[in-house]
Amino acid sequence: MAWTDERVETLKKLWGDGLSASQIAKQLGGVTRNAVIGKVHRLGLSGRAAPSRPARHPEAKPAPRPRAQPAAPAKAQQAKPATPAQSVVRAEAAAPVEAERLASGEYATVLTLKDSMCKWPIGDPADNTFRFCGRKSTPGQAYCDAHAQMAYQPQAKRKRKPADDARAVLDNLQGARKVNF
DNA sequence: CCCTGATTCGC
DNA sequence: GCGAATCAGG
Repeated sequence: MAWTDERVETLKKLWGDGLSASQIAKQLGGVTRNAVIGKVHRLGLSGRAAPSRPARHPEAKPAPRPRAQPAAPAKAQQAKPATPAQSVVRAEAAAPVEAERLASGEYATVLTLKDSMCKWPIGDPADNTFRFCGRKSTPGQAYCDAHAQMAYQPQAKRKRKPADDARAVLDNLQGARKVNF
């Protein structure tokens, strides 16, 4: 991929907007962040407006923890157990298990999604609010544990009524559509 | 480990 | 001019 006038122009714009070299590289496509940096230097525009913090990864927050809890001594009167199967069903119905923020406070997008992150799609791909689960997943694994269960669940077992069967098929189709995006 | 930009140097 | 390798750092 060569540095056409158009690409150089885009590079200047994005660099000026404070995007990191790697982000610019991804957006341009066909080049690595090194190529971008090298070009930036050759163009003579090293310094820029933004100090360099595309996503808040660099430093960990001071963690504004009130930290004054005597460490709950009460008996573990935690949430109701509920079997794994029930949890999954519950999640699929109400879908509160979804949206997971990154440490940066933002959501995982196609740009920030890492290989070690859950790639479970959330929302409408055609919408700008579309994002991914983003929770940690073992490299090589597409989803986090929770979503892997959902994706893999044969959804068989349990005598379903014809109506439920159709519903399940529909859900699977919708899920596939999202993943394929 | 994730990321950032900076520099070098063979091509 | 280009960019991979490497370095230094958060």
